Amino acid sequence: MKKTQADAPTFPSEFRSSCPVASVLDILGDKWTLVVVRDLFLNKHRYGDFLTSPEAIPTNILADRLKKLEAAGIVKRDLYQDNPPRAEYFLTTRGADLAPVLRAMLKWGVQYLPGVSIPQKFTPPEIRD
Amino acid sequence: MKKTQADAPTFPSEFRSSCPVASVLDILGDKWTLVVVRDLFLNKHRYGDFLTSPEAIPTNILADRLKKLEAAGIVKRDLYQDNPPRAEYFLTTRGADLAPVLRAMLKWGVQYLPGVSIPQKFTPPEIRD
DNA sequence: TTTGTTGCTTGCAAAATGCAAGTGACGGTA
DNA sequence: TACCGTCACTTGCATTTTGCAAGCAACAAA
Repeated sequence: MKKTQADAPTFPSEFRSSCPVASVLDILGDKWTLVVVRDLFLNKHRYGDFLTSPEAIPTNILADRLKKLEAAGIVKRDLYQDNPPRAEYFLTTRGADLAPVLRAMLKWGVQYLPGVSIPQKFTPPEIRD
Repeated sequence: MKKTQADAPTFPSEFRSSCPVASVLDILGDKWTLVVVRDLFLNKHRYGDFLTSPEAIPTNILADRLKKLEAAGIVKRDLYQDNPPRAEYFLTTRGADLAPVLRAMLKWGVQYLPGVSIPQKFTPPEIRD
């Protein structure tokens, strides 16, 4: 399906620089965004799913981050019910390609941080583009 | 050299969970910390070096982030002059092992973000433990 | 004595975070 | 018909963080 203008990702109005690392951080650089992406890799799709994660994300933060991830084209929002409208979220291909970032963080964290436990494995996520 | 208690890294008083990804983000999850780490990979060591980066990090943020990176054992602060005391910063082994995280972000950013340019290559950083 | 350098610190306004409660639109039950 | 439960959010507000701009300290150089 041809992407419409509406489907094109939107980014912060201004990246700090043209450096890819800095630009990635302009989108993903806070404490919660990649936790939400992690949960999508764990096949969590609905609010109730995200809220079961041990970090106890506040609902206003979850809403805000999902909205931004959708705007960045990393996440796809689909309705599974029309009345009342109820949404579920999926990684897009671009979102799924964040796997190496999460894997690198996971590996570093396991090696260097006290008290972490070996996490459950990511199964291939369901992708919707 | 045997690490003293003073050299042991200190972490946030409380991680949100035992998940390594979440815990890494408790330390590194903001817009500036990994930019500072990136600059260390680019062999920038002193304030004047960091301040030449295109993102124009505010000096209070730079000071704050270097302090936290040192506390986490990712960065080593050395004095290159005693009077007045003047510091330079180096990656430790644990800091150098963040390379895969940066590389994964870089690759994703180059592929998916508009307007990024191919960055200068990381040379092997000087490590001080 | 004055100026320049470097690594920070400080004051303050704006923005973000996060707690807790609330909202809306349904379906289910009494 | 009235009430309750569910779920995906929104809202109000206090606290924390961010970031601008100026300032400080301890030297060396002119």
